[in-house]
Amino acid sequence: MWSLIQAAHAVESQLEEALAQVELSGAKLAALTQLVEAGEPVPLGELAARCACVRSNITQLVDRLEADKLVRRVDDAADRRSLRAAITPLGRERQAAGAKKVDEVRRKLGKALGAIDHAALKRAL
Amino acid sequence: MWSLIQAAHAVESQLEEALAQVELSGAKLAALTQLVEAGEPVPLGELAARCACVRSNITQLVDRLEADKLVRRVDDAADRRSLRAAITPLGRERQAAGAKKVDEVRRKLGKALGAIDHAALKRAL
DNA sequence: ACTGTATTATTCATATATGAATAGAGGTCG
DNA sequence: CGACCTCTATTCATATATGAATAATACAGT
Repeated sequence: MWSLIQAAHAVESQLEEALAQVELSGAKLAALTQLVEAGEPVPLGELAARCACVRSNITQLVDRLEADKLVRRVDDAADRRSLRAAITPLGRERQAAGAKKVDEVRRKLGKALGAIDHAALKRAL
Repeated sequence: MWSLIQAAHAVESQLEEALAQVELSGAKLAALTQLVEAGEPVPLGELAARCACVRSNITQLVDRLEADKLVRRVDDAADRRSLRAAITPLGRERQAAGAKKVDEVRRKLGKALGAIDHAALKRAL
């Protein structure tokens, strides 16, 4: 159990370190990636669902992404309660750079990770 | 890579949930366990090293543990710069209760976890 | 149309974590 | 002894996360 947790933390550290080189964090990249995949501005509540976290977390994360000029809040035409997160061109570039860094980490750890039984991990959920 | 991280987070969630039943968190139990294992009051800097985190984190964690009456800060006779964290009787009880909860989780997940290759995990570090 | 309920995002309090900057005490060396 | 460097813990700013409480809007049923 502890080696599972330690290993995951070690991998996360490597990811964060690599992402820091392009001024991103894991949380920021995850949100940007959801926005790229969605292909259109996403309501904040839905973004929270896709990022598997609570809404108030997304409120703050989008605050920081907006300060970074990677995302803009846009009004929802159909529902005045709702705001959508729209990725900016800079956000798109940053997401691509982040994804590349993640892939580099994946390749670097590829061999060690390959030896782990995926099916066993999924069962552990 | 993602299944490793997800699996670890899932296990951590289960641990936090179980520990919450005895009013503990993972961070608090880890610190208390270090104090029990040390067998004597531990300087905060050393506690940080044993918990693999930075000092300022321990400052805050010990603040919360002290508020919970699980730990006391005591002066170090030999070095006036240094403070030691001393576990209280209540802290000892709580640590035992927490360790028991962790063991229950371990047993519950035992089968699923056993299927994971420990050596592979350690190599991934 | 009005009333009540549900849903939106936000704010606030809290927990955990990091790292930079600071204050106080200890040691060294000339 | 005094200047300098190191080590102690703390504070502060920040990032991430949760959950409770709030305000505004939407919508249901009467």
